[in-house]
Amino acid sequence: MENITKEMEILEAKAKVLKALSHPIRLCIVRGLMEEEGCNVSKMQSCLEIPQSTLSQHLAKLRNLGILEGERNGVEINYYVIDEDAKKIVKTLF
Amino acid sequence: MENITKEMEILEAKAKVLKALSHPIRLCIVRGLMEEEGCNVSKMQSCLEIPQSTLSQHLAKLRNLGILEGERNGVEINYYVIDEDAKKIVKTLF
DNA sequence: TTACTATATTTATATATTACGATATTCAGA
DNA sequence: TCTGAATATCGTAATATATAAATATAGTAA
Repeated sequence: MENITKEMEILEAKAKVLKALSHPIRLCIVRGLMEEEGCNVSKMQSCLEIPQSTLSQHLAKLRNLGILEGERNGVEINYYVIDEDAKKIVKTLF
Repeated sequence: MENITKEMEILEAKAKVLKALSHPIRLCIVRGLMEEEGCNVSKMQSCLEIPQSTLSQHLAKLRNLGILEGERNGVEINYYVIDEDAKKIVKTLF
């Protein structure tokens, strides 16, 4: 039964997106990026009031899971939400 | 600014629901319960092929987080999805 | 009662996540 | 090339999560 394996893969993929969003800070980041496309890290930091390394690690996780993509602009990096499921979830919740 | 605190509380509450759903087995349980209202545990178990205690613990987590509610029917317990955000998320994803 | 079935809880262990200071990297401008 | 700003990565301690065997509980029926 290949179907069962495939079903499991789908569930795992969806669960991965949910996990990526399942932390208040990351949820806040993604929601923020949907409101203000291409926000940079410093701007996020001033909103979130957490240490820079903590924020950067959350961004790294979102990047590695394919939720966000960063675009360098000089010394700054602008982030965008690229995962469609993540966008849908956030739109649904807020 | 009370609003910032309140915003954080909302983010935490939403993140909690996402976390509840962010495991493939739990996502499968909740999706299954939305298709077949009030499924009982044995039925779920035959689908999921995991040990009984593992399944029961996932159910406990979903119950404790207010995602599900169980209703005893004799020796069986039927589960229902009661959290609206969880329902919306699953509908959105599948 | 006793025995059986369905489900929950406990316990132990392995694994993953989170947080954050310290340090490194990357780029722009002097 | 040196400096400073923006961002990433490393090291590590604290905490949380996942798994499953063993045990407990609740209900039904003989």
